[in-house]
Amino acid sequence: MQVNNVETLFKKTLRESDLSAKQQAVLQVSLNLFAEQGFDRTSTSEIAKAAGVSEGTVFKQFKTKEGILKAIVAPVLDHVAPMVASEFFDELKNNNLGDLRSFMQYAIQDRMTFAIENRQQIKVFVQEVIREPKLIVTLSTKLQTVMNGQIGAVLQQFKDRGELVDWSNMRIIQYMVGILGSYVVPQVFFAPTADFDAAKASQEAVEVLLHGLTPVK
Amino acid sequence: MQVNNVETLFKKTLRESDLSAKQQAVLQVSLNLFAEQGFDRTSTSEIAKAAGVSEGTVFKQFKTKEGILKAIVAPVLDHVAPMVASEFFDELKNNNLGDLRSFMQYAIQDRMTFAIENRQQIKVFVQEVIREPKLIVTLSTKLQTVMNGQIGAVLQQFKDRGELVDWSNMRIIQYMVGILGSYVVPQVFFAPTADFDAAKASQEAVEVLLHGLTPVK
Amino acid sequence: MQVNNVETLFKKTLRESDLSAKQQAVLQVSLNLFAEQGFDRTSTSEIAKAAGVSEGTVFKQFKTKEGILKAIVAPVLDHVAPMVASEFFDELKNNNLGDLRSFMQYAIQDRMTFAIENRQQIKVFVQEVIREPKLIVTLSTKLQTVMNGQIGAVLQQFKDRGELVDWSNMRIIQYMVGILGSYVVPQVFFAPTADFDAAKASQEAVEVLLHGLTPVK
Amino acid sequence: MQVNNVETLFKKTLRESDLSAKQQAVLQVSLNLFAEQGFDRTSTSEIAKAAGVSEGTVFKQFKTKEGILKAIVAPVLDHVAPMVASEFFDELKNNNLGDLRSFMQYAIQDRMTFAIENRQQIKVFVQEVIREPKLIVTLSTKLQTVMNGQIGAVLQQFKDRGELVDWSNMRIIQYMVGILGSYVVPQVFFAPTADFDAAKASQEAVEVLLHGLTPVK
DNA sequence: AATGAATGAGGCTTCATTCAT
DNA sequence: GATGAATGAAGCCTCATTCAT
Repeated sequence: MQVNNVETLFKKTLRESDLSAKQQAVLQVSLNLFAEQGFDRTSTSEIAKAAGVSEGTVFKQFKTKEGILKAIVAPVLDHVAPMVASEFFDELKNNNLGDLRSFMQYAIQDRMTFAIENRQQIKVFVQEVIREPKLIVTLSTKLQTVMNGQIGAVLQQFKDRGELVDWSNMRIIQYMVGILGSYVVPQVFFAPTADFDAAKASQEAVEVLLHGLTPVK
Repeated sequence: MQVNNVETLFKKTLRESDLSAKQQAVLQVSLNLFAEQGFDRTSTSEIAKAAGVSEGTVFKQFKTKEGILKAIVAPVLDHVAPMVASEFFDELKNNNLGDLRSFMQYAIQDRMTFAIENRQQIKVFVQEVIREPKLIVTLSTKLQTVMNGQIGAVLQQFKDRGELVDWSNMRIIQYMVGILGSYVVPQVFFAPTADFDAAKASQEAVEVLLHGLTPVK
Repeated sequence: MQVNNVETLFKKTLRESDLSAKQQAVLQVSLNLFAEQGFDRTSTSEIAKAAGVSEGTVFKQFKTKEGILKAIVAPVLDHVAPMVASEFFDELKNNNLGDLRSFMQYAIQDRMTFAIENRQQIKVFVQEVIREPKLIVTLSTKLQTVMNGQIGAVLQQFKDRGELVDWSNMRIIQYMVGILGSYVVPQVFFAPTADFDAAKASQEAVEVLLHGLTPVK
Repeated sequence: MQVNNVETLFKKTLRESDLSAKQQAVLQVSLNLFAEQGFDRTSTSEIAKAAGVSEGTVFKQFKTKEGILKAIVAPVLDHVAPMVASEFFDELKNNNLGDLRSFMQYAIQDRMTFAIENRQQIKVFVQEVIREPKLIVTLSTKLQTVMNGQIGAVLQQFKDRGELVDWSNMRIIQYMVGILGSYVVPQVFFAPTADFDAAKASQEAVEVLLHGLTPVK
């Protein structure tokens, strides 16, 4: 299992942008500072200092503090998120996951690890989405596509074999996300406990999920 | 089903405090303003104006802006939350919910409605908990007590009758919260859709829950 | 001839306002600084320092830098200008100016001295009017009233006696202002020469005016 | 009557300078921007954008923002103004204006139209002169020369014929400028009314002037 | 207890200017 | 000659907090 790292992918995306090295630094440190302290509690002078850049430079490119946030969110939505998604689906395919249990096992542990390892970045995004509900539209469109496409095919296959209840994909995924969330949200948003055992947690989550998603004959 | 209203209970608690009418007003409008705009984006002068009070008055009692927040959070934790909890359990008892389905039906719809109706207040609290992780300790202690006490008894009863899987209470509740969350979180934190149908959503959630929590013969 | 002093009248008006001593100081020094350096070249920190006040104080009351300017212009328009006008007309009456020459002599020298002595303040106003053409409306309304009222009566009297050409008051006054301006504008806006001789200049202006305003028999 | 256009003459002067096309563009748009918004309210980046030029280019040649202004004012004073003056005098001569009335008629209407049509440019200059009183010296020297030269001759001719009062040229011109100003200043600096009728205004001004400048027999 | 004027630190942003390419 | 990223000083303004009344 090779979990993707948002920060790395973000840096890669930046490198391919036409931003100067300094501007890239601004976005990089901003992402981290916003994650640590929140958008409102991070000052632009703090960003400038952390990026080793004058305060003027911060505004030359991004115009406003809001602009910095948008310059982070946009490429993540446009480039990083698709990369994360496709990597995830490729892994699913390449690991030849024959039965529902193997599938769940892999998917849940992978995504759980992903969430834990990228919790800082996830925090920034969730906070931004709360602040700017318009993003929901973009996000849910993307999600819809993915669900009807790649995931849909996989789930259908299990439904056909009678391993998976015959609910709508939307409902099944909401179910999986709900359970995953019950393990992940406390770690990401509240108390990140050092001794969190992703393997054990995901095993437990999978058990619950299989119990709930197996058709009653 | 008579869902409790946090704002009303909060006001009631304030009235029983030894705060002057003006100080009470400060806390009341602060709760609303924090919910609408967030703590950082709400200024003390805004609070003063909305409360019909001078700026000095705001600080006379609460010393700092943080102090206002604490003066809101504390009574909620100490009085409102317990009231909400005990009202909830009383209802559960009084409605004589014989089987697991009835119990789930009632509990889920009740809490879902509660979350939707008090979403502003819930937002303040969740945001505050994210900001100040120390609160987690207090909260989880309280939760632990409740779970081992009142809820524990109810769940045990269903387990004994073979209607409920024999998992730990903690796990069952996490499961329920996860499912509930998958319906409620989007409504509370992201896009509060006007046409959200709590009755239908809770019915669906209950179905999922029963499917997953019924022991496999 | 007792020429009125705008700065003094402005201070008096301020004293009767409900502004605190510090706020009054802000307006007073602002008037002077704006006159000396212009609105754009005067910084708010400069104003604060000159008024012996913190920068916050400046904004507490006047909200914006523009607000300071408006807080100066408004009372001048509403109180100082009317006082200046009525003092001027009272003097005209009390000096019992029988013939046109005496009238002109008095009026021109009085207004010329007024302009020279208050040139700083006049500069602020003219600049402000150029910046904010809306003020023109207010000003011209006031002017219209005065012209049709007090001045009109005086001029009519000279017309009746055949001492003054039978032109419209508007035209006569424009004429007088034009001539006066040709002496005063250079002094007020360009090069205030120390050796400007108001007595001589006004005498010359009067001569020109009489020449041009006496009916050709 | 073919009134000269300052902007056109300025462009022509620029074309004959050794400035590159881009540098010329900088000066051209600066003149317009300064006129519209004033020197202080126009930023160098605004100039660069409007001129379709990089910010560096603006400073490469003109060193400072002040430098841009000087690079505008100097050629106007050295080339445009003389061209305007000589064109004006040529017209006066070529139109064979026999009597004082014809002369006045032509001169006043011509200059009034000139002022109205070039009001933007005049504003820049007047504002600059207010800002930088040193220019007055240069200007008044030039003016002196012109007055004692070309205009002096013309006026003398009318004096000789007894059509014009025997005042000093300076005084007569100040008189004419005063009257002209009373019509032109409101249009240029305050409220440029669309329905301003230059023909009618100049006729009225001439009437006043003749009345005042004709010797009393 | 309540007021509201006053504070000054700090926030975001603009701007003229420089300099490596 | 031209570019445009980078600078950092300074500008306007906000804010939490204090204090005399």
